[in-house]
Amino acid sequence: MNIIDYIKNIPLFEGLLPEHYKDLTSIAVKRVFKKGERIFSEGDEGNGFYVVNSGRVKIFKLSPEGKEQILHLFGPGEPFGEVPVFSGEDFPASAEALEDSQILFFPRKGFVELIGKNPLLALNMLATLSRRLRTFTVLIENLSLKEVPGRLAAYLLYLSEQKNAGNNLMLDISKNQLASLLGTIPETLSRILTRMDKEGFIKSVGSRNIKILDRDGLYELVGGERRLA
Amino acid sequence: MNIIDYIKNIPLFEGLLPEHYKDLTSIAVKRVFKKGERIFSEGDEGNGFYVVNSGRVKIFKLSPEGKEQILHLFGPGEPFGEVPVFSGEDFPASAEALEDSQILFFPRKGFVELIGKNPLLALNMLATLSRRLRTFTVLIENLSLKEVPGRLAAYLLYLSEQKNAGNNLMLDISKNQLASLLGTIPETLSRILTRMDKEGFIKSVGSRNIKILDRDGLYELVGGERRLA
DNA sequence: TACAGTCTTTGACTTAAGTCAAAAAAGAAC
DNA sequence: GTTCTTTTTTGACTTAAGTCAAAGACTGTA
Repeated sequence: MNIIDYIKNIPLFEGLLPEHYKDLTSIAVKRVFKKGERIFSEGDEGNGFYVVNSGRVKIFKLSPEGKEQILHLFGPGEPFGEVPVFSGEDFPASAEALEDSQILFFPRKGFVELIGKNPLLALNMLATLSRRLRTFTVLIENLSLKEVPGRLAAYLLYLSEQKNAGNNLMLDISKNQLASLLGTIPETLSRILTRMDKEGFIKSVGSRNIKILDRDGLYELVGGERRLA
Repeated sequence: MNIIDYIKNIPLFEGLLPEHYKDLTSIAVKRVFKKGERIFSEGDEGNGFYVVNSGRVKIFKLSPEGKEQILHLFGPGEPFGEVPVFSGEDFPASAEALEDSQILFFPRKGFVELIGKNPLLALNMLATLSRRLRTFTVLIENLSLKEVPGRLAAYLLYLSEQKNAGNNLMLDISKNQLASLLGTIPETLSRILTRMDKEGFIKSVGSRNIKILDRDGLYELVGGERRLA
């Protein structure tokens, strides 16, 4: 597949004219990362941003003791690493490929020029950053104002809606990674899944599948109206 | 003071041409809020954003149980409430005046048109949102990966640098509000200040002033190399 | 100055979630 | 299939931080 075909399918670039697709194609660089490979690290100079073509990428922070907090998970069509492009500073977090991934890299200079010439591209990027601020707001709320059972319930409901999966969910990341996404550790996550199962909210099936038994109950856990026994 | 004079001093609008200042002036609306007054609430429809002229504003989330997490504190010249302008959804958090404040309101429609005509304004706004993403990244890291003493130490060092205050700090918010900013509660904050004092990191002077005695020690608390006894 | 109301601190107690260690289960490699 | 490695779960224990209650210190206003 050609670079231009990928670019045409990236929501960030929706609505642009053919000539702009050509411009973008001329500055984009295709890169390949193996599963587990580091794409950039917190503190690195950022002279461009990325878009996932295929595969998946996590954005995360590490504590000095090695605990990880996942900030985002990105899949095909999603851009990441934009912050330094516009703020002119280093990457505030690190990025790693969760699977073998193909990534497009857009160098800062060329991209900023394109934005200057192309208000729609600017507005698309503003929308992207705004949505990202919104998801961070939710993450902060979860970490600060909700307990782990509430965060987990919210994630399960999100999965169910986002993937249109009804009540039979298949986790798309390992439980270790899920713990890191929820701001906790695998042991705690495991215990809470067990409790949710025992109390009839869900049924764990194997290690990757979960069946929602009491959707309303999960909502109440999210909202704080109910807690695990 | 005239609206145009305020507008000229807003960093977000730096570098614009005189005609653009006029455009901005023509769409801006001056509003006044008393201390404690709500400016907007989470879930409200956002049909414009704000800039602080004078006074101070907090952006925050509330839990069902009434615990508050402050996301931002904004003072003169700083914009807030931009997210719905570009993402087209509701406000993800609430805003309240911490003091009697004068605020400029920029309606969405007019502003988006200006951005379309004016790439520099777009780039300025992109820089603003990017910086905000960066500060959220730090907040998430603090909440998830640091304990309260580390967060407090980071805040004290930040205050000292940001205000060029040397070792004699004056808190610019109440300790209740500081607790909410750090993602904890007043009792916990109070206890940790006491311990930092007893262990020689700081000296509390009255209820609003703090003297830094061991700057390196505070850095070590932030970095996790040291902990309170 | 005195009063009301808020802010801050302290004490006693509870609890959610983390640590450490080990077993069990699931996947990957040979 | 068997072995090795990684992931997940379970148990026993620790701990940071929260809750509840009350006292003290401030602040602003009458």
